[in-house]
Amino acid sequence: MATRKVNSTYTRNEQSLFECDLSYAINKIGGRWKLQILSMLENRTLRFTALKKEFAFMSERMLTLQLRALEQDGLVKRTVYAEVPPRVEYELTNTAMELWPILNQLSQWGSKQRSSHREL
Amino acid sequence: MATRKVNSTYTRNEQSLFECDLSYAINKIGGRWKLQILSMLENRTLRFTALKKEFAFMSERMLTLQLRALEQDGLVKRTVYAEVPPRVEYELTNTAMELWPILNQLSQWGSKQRSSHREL
DNA sequence: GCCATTACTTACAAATTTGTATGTATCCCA
DNA sequence: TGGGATACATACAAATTTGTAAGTAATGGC
Repeated sequence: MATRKVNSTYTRNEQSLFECDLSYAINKIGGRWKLQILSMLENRTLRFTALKKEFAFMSERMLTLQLRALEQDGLVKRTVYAEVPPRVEYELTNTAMELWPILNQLSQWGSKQRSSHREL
Repeated sequence: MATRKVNSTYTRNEQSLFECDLSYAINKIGGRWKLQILSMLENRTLRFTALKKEFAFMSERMLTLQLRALEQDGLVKRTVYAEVPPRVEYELTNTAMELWPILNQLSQWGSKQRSSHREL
């Protein structure tokens, strides 16, 4: 989530990953809190403070980083209002909304898998 | 991928994640090489050495760890033949196969998203 | 007895991600 | 003049993940 060395084996390996559309997709939504954030923004626009309140368990830093990543990836739209104190609003893009039907299926798979595969 | 401290904030936070079926699902397939491995095993059974050859870029250690995780999660079936030298074969479980239609959609989303959102 | 093969395991280091705490800029209000 | 609110940014440490290199057990063949 921070800047990376450019030539480590780790990074080089990741290059090949990006050649696969599936891995590409998973990477966009696989961040630690990204799904939570996307869920929270479903059907509404929230400002930074509101998100912060909802996600009290998440550090402010992580919230910022994840939001930035989602913005970069075109899943979240960020709007800054030139006021004081500042106001910044976040909402989903169409691209992100297209994910829902797919994620719902994945969620159902998860639920089914979970109940049939208790690991306790 | 190794043993974890049990009471760090990081781990505590993760607990809440597991309460969500979607995050649960993403976690099962989100490992660094898991999708590659699952893809490789689609419609065939391979032994360890074969996988190792296919994934020359992946360290043997990681291959083992990812396979173990997939096995734990009920996505891959591991069969050991009591021979010498040993023979171990890996194949997908039904649960894993049920993922394909979903992953295909995700892949398509990725592809579309990618072409419309060039980051170079 | 010695070597090769297979499927790992282990120890340790390097890279990356996340958490914690503190700081910043702006302007309004008392 | 001194807060207070908002949306971050930054420094540093802790946790986690991944990579690298070397070792292991069993047995058949030379």
